[in-house]
Amino acid sequence: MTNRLEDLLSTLQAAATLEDLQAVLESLRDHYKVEHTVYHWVNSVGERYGAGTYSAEWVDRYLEKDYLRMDPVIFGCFQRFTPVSWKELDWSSKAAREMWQDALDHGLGNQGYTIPIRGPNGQFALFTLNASLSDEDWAQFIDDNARDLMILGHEFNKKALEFEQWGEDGSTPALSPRELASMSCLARGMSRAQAAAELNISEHTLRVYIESSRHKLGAMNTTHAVARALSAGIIII
Amino acid sequence: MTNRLEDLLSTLQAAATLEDLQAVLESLRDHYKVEHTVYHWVNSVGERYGAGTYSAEWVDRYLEKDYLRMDPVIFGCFQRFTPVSWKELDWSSKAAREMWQDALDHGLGNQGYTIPIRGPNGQFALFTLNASLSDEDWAQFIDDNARDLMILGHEFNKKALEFEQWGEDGSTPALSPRELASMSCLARGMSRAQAAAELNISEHTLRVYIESSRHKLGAMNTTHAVARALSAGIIII
DNA sequence: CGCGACCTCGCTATTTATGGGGAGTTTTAT
DNA sequence: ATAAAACTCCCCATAAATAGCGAGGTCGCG
Repeated sequence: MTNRLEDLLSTLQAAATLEDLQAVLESLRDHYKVEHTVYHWVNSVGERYGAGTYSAEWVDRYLEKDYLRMDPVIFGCFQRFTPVSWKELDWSSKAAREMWQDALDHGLGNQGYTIPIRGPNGQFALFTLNASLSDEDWAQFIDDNARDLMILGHEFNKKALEFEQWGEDGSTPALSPRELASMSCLARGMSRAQAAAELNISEHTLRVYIESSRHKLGAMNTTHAVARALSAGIIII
Repeated sequence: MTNRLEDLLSTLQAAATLEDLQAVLESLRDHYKVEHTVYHWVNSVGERYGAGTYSAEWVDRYLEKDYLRMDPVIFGCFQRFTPVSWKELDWSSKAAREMWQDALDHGLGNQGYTIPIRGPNGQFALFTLNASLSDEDWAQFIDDNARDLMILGHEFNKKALEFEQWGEDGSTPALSPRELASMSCLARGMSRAQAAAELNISEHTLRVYIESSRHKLGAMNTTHAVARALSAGIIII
């Protein structure tokens, strides 16, 4: 077993292009004898990268129907820490059930297992296996392979991140200490007056810091600046 | 090797109290023959829980000196996805170097390896090994054990979350879809007028969502609400 | 020594956000 | 079926943030 994992990981390490990653997913599918293997990287703005063995029709339909906004897999994984078998998710909403039926009609198997992978800057990716198996067989399969899959998912994500700068330019502008302190106060809910008092400076001086932070961060307003500072990890609430 | 990992994981699975977790960390330290093993956990509000084999003196000093706010390990891991060996971090600032010397004086080894672990609701934990080894030996050690450590770190975090004695209030209030969309627009820098246009609603309706979001999130103002939503991981920029 | 970056303070005017009222329909859940 | 929650709209007055003009001191770097 471990040998196979090592083989898969070496193939992954050797990947040099996005096409190689696609090929890795296909060999994973064949190795685990499942219907589909998928990796996709999600963010709310709509930028995304996906690779996997889903049919082009299903992918198109998924995007067309905007299933991203209702998919219990996305929603569920976003709110949990551990990998999840699809049947554990909440399919109670009507929209979700319709989507599920639609998926089955497009060649997806009845079982799924998705590993949420989180990184800095709100990076969030999903690594998914989809198969047609009985509940028992699927549970056994997961039990046997959960750890390997976690390693694979994380290594895959690491590799995917190497290729492109998903986190935009990657060069987070450096804020001065006072600017960081100002952003931090605002992020913790202080008004300008309170933050100025906290930092023992005049409110006007604080304003100068906020302004300069905004410009450095390329933000439209204070809220935006604080949001960017948080996302960039340069301040922590 | 794998057998040892399985042993460690069974011990971890059997843990029933926080004291057991502490004991697991100690046996991990002994097993890997390192100076220290540490797990610490940060939640969206900034409360922290830590367990590990550091001396009480060092923990006290760390808290007293507020090293949390400057520790390159914390900061570095917060901004990266992959585990990191301490020497790769940025120790250029004077405060960081002083802290490093202080740490050595308090019995820490010269090498460290920290795995950042992220979960829902902005959950963020660090799993750390600290040792006294040459750079080469340490690199070899990491090379040999990186995957096992990742599994261990994630399993440890999973176990720690099960207890949830310190994270009970971590239940982030659920925002409605429109509230989330409003927060998301604001986080991306839109003014209220722009966000209202984006969502095809009146500016007043948008205000209602912002207000209700603020109340649900316990925020003092819009910026605070957006910051909390981001930290909680319920929106992404 | 000058240059730039950082830190500090003040003024005025305009735009925007906030806080308090209310009121109706639709969707979801019990 | 009925209640709860979510979604949508409107007015008014005040508080706060933004944009523009300034000025002067400290510190490190080449």
